[in-house]
Amino acid sequence: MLSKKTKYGIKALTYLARLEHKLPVQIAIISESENISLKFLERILLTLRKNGILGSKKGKGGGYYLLKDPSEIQMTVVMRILEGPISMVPCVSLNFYEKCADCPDENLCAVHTLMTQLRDSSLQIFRNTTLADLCGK
Amino acid sequence: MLSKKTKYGIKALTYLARLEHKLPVQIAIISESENISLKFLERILLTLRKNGILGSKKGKGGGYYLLKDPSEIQMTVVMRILEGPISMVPCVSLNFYEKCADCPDENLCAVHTLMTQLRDSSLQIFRNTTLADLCGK
DNA sequence: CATTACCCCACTAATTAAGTAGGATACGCA
DNA sequence: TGCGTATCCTACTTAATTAGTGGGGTAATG
Repeated sequence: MLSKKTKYGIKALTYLARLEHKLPVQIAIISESENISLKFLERILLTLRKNGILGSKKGKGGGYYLLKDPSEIQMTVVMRILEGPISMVPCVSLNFYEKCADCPDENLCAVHTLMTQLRDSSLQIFRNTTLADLCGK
Repeated sequence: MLSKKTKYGIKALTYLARLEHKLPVQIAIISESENISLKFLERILLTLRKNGILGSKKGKGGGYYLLKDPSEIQMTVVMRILEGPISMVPCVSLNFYEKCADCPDENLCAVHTLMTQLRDSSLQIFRNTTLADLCGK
């Protein structure tokens, strides 16, 4: 299952990407428009900022804004920040690899084989999709 | 993340598929060979039996066995039984569809768009992969 | 009829998800 | 300089799920 965190994060990003301007938008505005709990969204946007996707401005006229053009924001990056590894098992993960304790030989492991295929196709989709693609722009 | 339940289930199925014979195999044998907790595996094999993948026999010489040829067991079926919906969000699921409470229009939803693509590619992999493919036979 | 091996329910511990609460910090403007 | 605005950040809570464990029941075999 996709976590609400990721779901809300993607929705917030597309909200920003659909705007004509690049001015900061308050959390409260996004929260209302997209029906997301304000405090929860606050945390999500914070992690997106800490990971270089969003910029922020404090005080009056402040808020969050995209740091790059939507067409330059790959979904692989967003997914890894919000949801974690693309792979469904650590022994197949490119960025978070970990050997299975119970598995003597990965090459003979059916789960490994299947999950490698799945990871590859997921990666291909996430790599070929940018925020711009999801906005219908 | 893939649940251990699914992981163990697939490993147990491939164990059975790799055998030459079709005689019943005791849970304890599979449990030891594949390093899976016996009681946990018991429950997993039970659900696979209830869903028509495995047959079982009680008493001496009893155990579990595949009901079909490995080449006729699609991974879509196995995954849905053990892991649940293929889709990562209910609003994209074919078999377990549910509308999002917060989303006014699915066609404009970025999450919906992205997750539909992901579901399609996952489905394609699971449909084109049978137990036989995972055994290296 | 005793042994074997699956059947099945109930319980538990650990982890994660999804928020909530409340204050600290920084910015802009008068 | 001081007030209001809006992000920053830590800690807490609640519910659900995962990964088991325990223990007795049932059916088949010899």
